[in-house]
Formats: sequence, C-alpha cells, structure tokens
Amino acid sequence: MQEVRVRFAPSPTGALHIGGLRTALYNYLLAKKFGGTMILRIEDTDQNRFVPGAEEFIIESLKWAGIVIDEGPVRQSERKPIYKEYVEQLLKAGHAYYAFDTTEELEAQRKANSAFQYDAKSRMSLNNSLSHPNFDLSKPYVIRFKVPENSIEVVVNDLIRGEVTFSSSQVDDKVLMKSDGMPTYHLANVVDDHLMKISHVIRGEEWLPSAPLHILLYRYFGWEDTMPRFAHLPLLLKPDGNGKLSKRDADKAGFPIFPLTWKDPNTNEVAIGYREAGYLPEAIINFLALLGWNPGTEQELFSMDELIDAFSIERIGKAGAKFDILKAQWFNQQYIKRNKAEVVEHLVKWFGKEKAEPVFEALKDRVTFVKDFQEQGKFFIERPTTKAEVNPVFFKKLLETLNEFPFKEAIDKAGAETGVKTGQMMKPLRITLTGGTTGPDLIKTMEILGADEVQKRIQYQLV
RNA sequence: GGCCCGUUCGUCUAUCGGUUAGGACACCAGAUUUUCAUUCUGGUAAGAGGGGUUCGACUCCCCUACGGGCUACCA
Repeated sequence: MQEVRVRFAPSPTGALHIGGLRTALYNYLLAKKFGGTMILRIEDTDQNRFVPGAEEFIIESLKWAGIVIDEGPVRQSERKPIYKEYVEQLLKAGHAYYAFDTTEELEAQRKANSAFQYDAKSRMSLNNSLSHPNFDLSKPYVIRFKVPENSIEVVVNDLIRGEVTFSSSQVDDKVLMKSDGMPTYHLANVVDDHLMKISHVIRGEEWLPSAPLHILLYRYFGWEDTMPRFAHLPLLLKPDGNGKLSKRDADKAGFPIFPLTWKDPNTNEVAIGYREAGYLPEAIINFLALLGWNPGTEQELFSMDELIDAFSIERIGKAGAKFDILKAQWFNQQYIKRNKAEVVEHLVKWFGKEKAEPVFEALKDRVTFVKDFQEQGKFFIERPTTKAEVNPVFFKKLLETLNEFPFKEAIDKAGAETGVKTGQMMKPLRITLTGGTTGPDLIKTMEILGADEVQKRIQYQLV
C-alpha cells in the first residue's frame, strides 16, 4: 500500500482559524492512523496579503492542539524556480500560454458581461500569445492554463462525495503564474502535492469547484496515475442562520475564532484565543473532531490517540456543521474533570501548593473553564468582608466547639447546645466564610480553610 | 446569472429498504444535595415539499424549494 502522506497547507494571511485547525486535525488523524507523514506547507505565494507572524501563529496553534508536524514548514515562496520550471513544461506542450491583459481590461470585460470567463471561447478576442502570435515578453504578462477547446467531462472522485462531474467548458483559463513570477494556488498546489508525494488531499469544500482544474493539470503534467485522492470537507457554519463561520460571527456570538490570542499587526486589534479563554486543547480537539465526523458508535469522549484509532474518511459527513459553543464548553468541563494533574498545576499559582488540589476537588464539578476556579475559589485565599446576619449565641458557641471537634460535629454540637437548628445557620455561616450565598460544600470548604481561619472569619462577624 | 455541493430533533449526529427513527449538547421535570452547582432518573423534540421505483422508503431516482460554496494576477 502507498505511504500515507498528507499536508496541511494554510496561507499566512492572518491567524489560523478554528476551521483551519479542524482541517489540520483531519489530515493529522488520517496520517497517524496509517503511520503516515504530516507535512506543513506554507502557501505564501500572495506577497500582498502576507501577514508577519502568521506562520509562527499557525505553528504555535498546531503545537498547542497536539498536532505534530513531521515535515516542514515548507514555504512556497522559496520554491519559485521549481514552479517556473514546471509551468514552462506546460507552455512547451501547448497547455499554457502568455496573457497580457491588464487588470483594468479584465475588469471592464466583467463589468460589461457578468458571466465573462477567460476561456476557450473568449481567449482569441483577448490579448494573449494565442491571439497575438507576435507577442512581446518584455511587457508584463501572466501565464494562463489552456483549457482544451473541445468540452470534456472531468470526474472528481471525492472520498466524501463520490463522483462529482464537471464539464471542462466550465473551467476557465486560470492564471497559473502571476506577473510577479509567483505561482497561483493552483499551480503551486499541484506541483507541490506531486513533488511531495502527497497521497490524500484533505481540504475545505471551497476547493471543490477548482478540483477539475487541478485534475486537468495533473493530466497535462502526466501525473494522473499518481494523483492524490481528494476529500473535500464540509464547511463550518455560523451558529445562527447560515453561511461560513467568520470572525465576525464568532465575535457576535461571543466565542473565540482563533486557537490562540492574536493581535492583528495591521489593526492592532486583539482577538482572544481558545487557549486564553480557558479551553483545554483536548476539549477543542474532541469537539472539532465530532463536528463533521462521527465514529459510528455512541462514544463522545476521545483522546487524540482514540481519535486516531477510530478515524476514517468514510465517516465524514457531507453537510456543513453549525458551530455550537455550548457543546464545546461541555467538552471543556469534561476535560477539566479528567485532566486533574494539569489543572491542579494551574491552580498552584492562585491557591498555592497546599490548597491547589483540595480546591480542585471542591470546585471541579462547578466550573467550565480553568479560570473559573480563580473566581469561584477567591474566598479560599481572601477573607470576605461581607457582613452576615448572625446569631451571636450560636456563633460564639461554635467558636468553642471548633476547638475540640471536627467541623461537622462542631456545628452539630453548637446547634444542639444553643437550640439553633443547624439548617438555619448554614446560610449565615456560608456568607461568613465565603462572602456569598452559593458555593461548594461548606464542610469541605471549612476543611480547606482550616479551623484557624474559620474561627478568624467567625470572629470578624462578631465584632 | 452560470457551475458545483448539501438538506434527520433548536444544535452535532446514528440509520447504509422493514427500527416505538437511537445517542450527545441545550432545554424542561423529578430525585438526591441543610445553598447553588454536580450527579441520577425521566421528558419535550426530527426525516424540506412533490412525484416516482418497491410488497415496503429517512434510506434509491427525478423535480421543486431552501441553504451553502465557487465564479480574482486570494488562498
């Protein structure tokens, strides 16, 4: 069997977003499932949209998520001569040609005819090496793909959608190489996937319409027999209504769109990431894996290793999935409970070494995010200043019994001796100890606080 | 406009011709918890519409509707 080699190929035009992370995840799962190789390829062929820091952000995000890169990053911008060599091969074979039309000229065409397409029908009336055999290469030019004149059927055999048939007459003469000598996505993508011996191209559904162009390129390069298998993933949709999930939708619904916090170098705008918002990578991975894929069983919780084991492309769904942040939060809760050691480590900086673990035990069922521990457990390290309506007789007695008995017995004893029902005293006692009316089990709370501290807080109410 | 993809509870989904259409999140109710939360138990809730094919269709085919994607010298 052919070695499984996949690539995650983002373009560094901004921060990696959560949908991109899912694409990376599915690639990774497939690779690891078959002991294959995961390659990171940076598709930075658009010099105008390049955003500094984006590549580092992508790498850091993958690392946080637990997606391990075996090869790369490979930067396409550093491979210019390679693409040039291959596009010349196409030129020589008559499958590509030079075009000199300016942006303005093409815009005018589109304005005049909204259905305008640079293709076999229109190319002879445009300005290119086909229509003008005496062309002059000292002028700026692009190299365009020459779609065959006679219409043929191009079948994309998609692992998720089955056979999808396109007519080559719908494919236009796409630019393969831009006037700055950089390849476009289509050229670079096909050349690199071939050169890197990619076995499976797993990418977003937005690429499906250009898949026939890619197949034609493989064909004219003579690589069709080793062409990778394609799988076009359903899109991640915004939570309400329809449409592709965007940063704006996420902001509106109040959840992060990026794995990590990102400061846009152009606008200086800061967008909080999942990591900083308190999500555990395990939760995000589990959640993302199940958005569009399912194991066919009723298991919901998966570690990365379990995902690798259970994953299969066949079980990826076809329809777009709406992003439900509530479910992500539920996963987060689950993983907080499960990842005790990791969470306790976080808690040390807030509660100290001694208290970190007991605080975890007291609050673990009450929190959604790690940072919730800090807010909900504040009173463990800070004395509340709220005044409670206390029964002084009972509280004074409690001060005494606390010297001799464990907390539960001390309360019972003090209640019995003063004739106060303990039930009535729980609320004021809670306010006394925590400053609030809700919280974890009071006895447990007292144990964490310690008898000394409990007595001090009670005394505060009596003065 | 053209091309392509999609459509099961509010959401993520199971079902690969015969099921009381299952699970999870969310929601509601009850139980436990001398608070709240947790936990447990139970509940509400779905095959876009219309034609076929078939003994039988959520499942296969066609049409319609709706939604989405693409249609750049962006990826």
